[in-house]
Amino acid sequence: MVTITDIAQRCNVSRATVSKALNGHSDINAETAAHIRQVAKEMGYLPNATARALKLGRSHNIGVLFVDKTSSGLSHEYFSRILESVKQEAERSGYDITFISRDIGTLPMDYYEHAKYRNCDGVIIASVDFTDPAVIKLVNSDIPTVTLDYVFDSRSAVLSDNVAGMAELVRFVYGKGHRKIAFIHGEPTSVTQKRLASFHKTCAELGLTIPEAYIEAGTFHDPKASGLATRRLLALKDRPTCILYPDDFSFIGGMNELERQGLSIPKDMSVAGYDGILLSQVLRPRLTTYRQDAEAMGREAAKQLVEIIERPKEWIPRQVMIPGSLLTGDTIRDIRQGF
Amino acid sequence: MVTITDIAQRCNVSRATVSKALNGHSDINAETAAHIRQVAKEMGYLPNATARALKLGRSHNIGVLFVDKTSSGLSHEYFSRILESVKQEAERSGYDITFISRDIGTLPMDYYEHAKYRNCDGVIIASVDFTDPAVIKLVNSDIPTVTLDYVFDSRSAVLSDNVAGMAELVRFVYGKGHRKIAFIHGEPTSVTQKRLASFHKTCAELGLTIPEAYIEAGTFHDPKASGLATRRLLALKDRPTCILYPDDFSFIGGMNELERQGLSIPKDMSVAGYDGILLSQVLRPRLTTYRQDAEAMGREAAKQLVEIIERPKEWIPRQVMIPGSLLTGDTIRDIRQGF
DNA sequence: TTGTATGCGTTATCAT
DNA sequence: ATGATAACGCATACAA
Repeated sequence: MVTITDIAQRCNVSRATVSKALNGHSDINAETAAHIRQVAKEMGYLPNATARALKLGRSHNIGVLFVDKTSSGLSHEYFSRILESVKQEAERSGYDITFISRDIGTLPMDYYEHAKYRNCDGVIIASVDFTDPAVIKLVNSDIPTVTLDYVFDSRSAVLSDNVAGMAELVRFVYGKGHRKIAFIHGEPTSVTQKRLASFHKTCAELGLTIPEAYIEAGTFHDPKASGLATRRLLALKDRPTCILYPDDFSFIGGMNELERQGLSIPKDMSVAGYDGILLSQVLRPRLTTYRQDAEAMGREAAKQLVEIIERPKEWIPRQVMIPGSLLTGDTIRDIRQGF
Repeated sequence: MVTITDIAQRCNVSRATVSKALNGHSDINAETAAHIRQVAKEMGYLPNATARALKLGRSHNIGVLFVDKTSSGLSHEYFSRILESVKQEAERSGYDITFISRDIGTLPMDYYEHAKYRNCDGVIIASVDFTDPAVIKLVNSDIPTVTLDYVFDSRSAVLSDNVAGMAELVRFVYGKGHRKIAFIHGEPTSVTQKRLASFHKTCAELGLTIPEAYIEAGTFHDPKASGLATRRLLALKDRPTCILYPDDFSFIGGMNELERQGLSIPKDMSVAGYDGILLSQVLRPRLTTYRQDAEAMGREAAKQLVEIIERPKEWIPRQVMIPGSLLTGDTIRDIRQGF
């Protein structure tokens, strides 16, 4: 491995000079600097990130906390897209990505300790139980953090605009003539809370009264729960004409149940998902859904974090709202009169 | 941040003594050691991975190379499962995971340089173009590597048993009475080559002659390509009774095409996928498929790599074959006489 | 059993 | 414009 010392010897200068030349300091003769850089290149010099990190107290390494509880971790396309996007943006800024978790090797550690141990300059947090004391400890620590889809006081967050998304979805469905709209929501998280509130608010604005029975509790990413909820909805005396699912994947359970009862989509029942994952757009009929812009979320989260790391003085905690987009699909039947 | 020096001062011993005590060296008085450990705990001491890495030349950090070319990167459940599993096993052994890529920040780097720059102790390589010179350079370097689903000479690899998987699938289909079996394969990779060869070999063993037209070129993870291939197969004068798809996800395209032509699964056409992703098991009818044991693959890859890193002397390159399991599902109709 | 000294590769400070 | 030196936190060879 070729180090700064090797280059210094070859060039007959000191290590300090080489370091300065390589880092583009101004107090170095232009020619000397050029020569040093030339030699460094020839010798195949690579800076040693570890030594640099030790010296500077900055690792240029960002931790990511993505917990795979049940199955909503990386196996969820929404999160894998966010991760990929975080990675790309971080790399653009010269940061690498390291996973943070509990217990590394034999040492029992919490998230904060792990991040500290690895000298992470910051951590991006997504898809976790935000009420976990270990998560809260990390967020309230000296390590910069950016959370996704959850807000902590005085911390930056990137949020998918669930309120707007749900509103747009409901208005689209309403526009197609639907008045009896059912909603199967996910487990009680802040995301669910927002979507549910937006659902109610938008319905109210449109003058719709939604019966209690049209609101069903399901689970994210869980087709089985959606299937059961669908069954309950179909058993109602006054059936809805449209069902909104917690997300695209869990909709599969509803799809199966409708099929089982001989109901066709959208002829006999209109449906919509949420997320806009690849699957939703390869199904036929194409699923009506609201696409969350995971790429933008990951990118923005990484940008925010890098800003906190590199300009801590001028930084102000900020919540960035990322809009998505309605994918109209073909699963909402137009039931307006005269159509 | 509390360092070894802080502890030394508090305990009135030297840094060396603290270091030894913390690392459980035998040449330290048991009581002193206990006391030092006690104080370290009280002070909330955490070892500094960076300093340790610099000193020891070992980072306890494993690089992973998962390229998201087209869409078969992390968005593919097979790979996200492998990644999660690699992560878990690596952590059990005290290693963290860092993503490796080209071009970090402004520095143009290839994979090898990136891994070197970050002092990765080893790299796990999956889901890339293994003919990429940059990948080959990395594999042939001084950095230990383990590849997934591809073998390099004198290097360790973990392989999904595609030969056995395809054979089992074909034999199952054959057992249900099918003689006209079509196979839509993925793009030409070593995985495709193995599955295709195993398909032909197994058919031959079973005395089946498969017409050229039953072999269709598709694309992994691409429903559209599968849809088109399905259409071509359905247009044949002598239609197959069963179609094998490149993978579960791309099967969706075939499913749509069959539906479009008013054909029902498995009444009018039997089908099978490959992978055994979650989706395949929530569809109704449940998809017949071969589940690749991604968890075992990731685990084994991490184990192999750690072994190379920690016992370089006694290490011998090894190809580990990971068996999967047939998920019989409900998409293969039994067409035997008398059934 | 404990301590001293040194170095891993880098950068920053302060002389020269 | 360049160089000598120290320091980041840790572990180890060697001295005491």
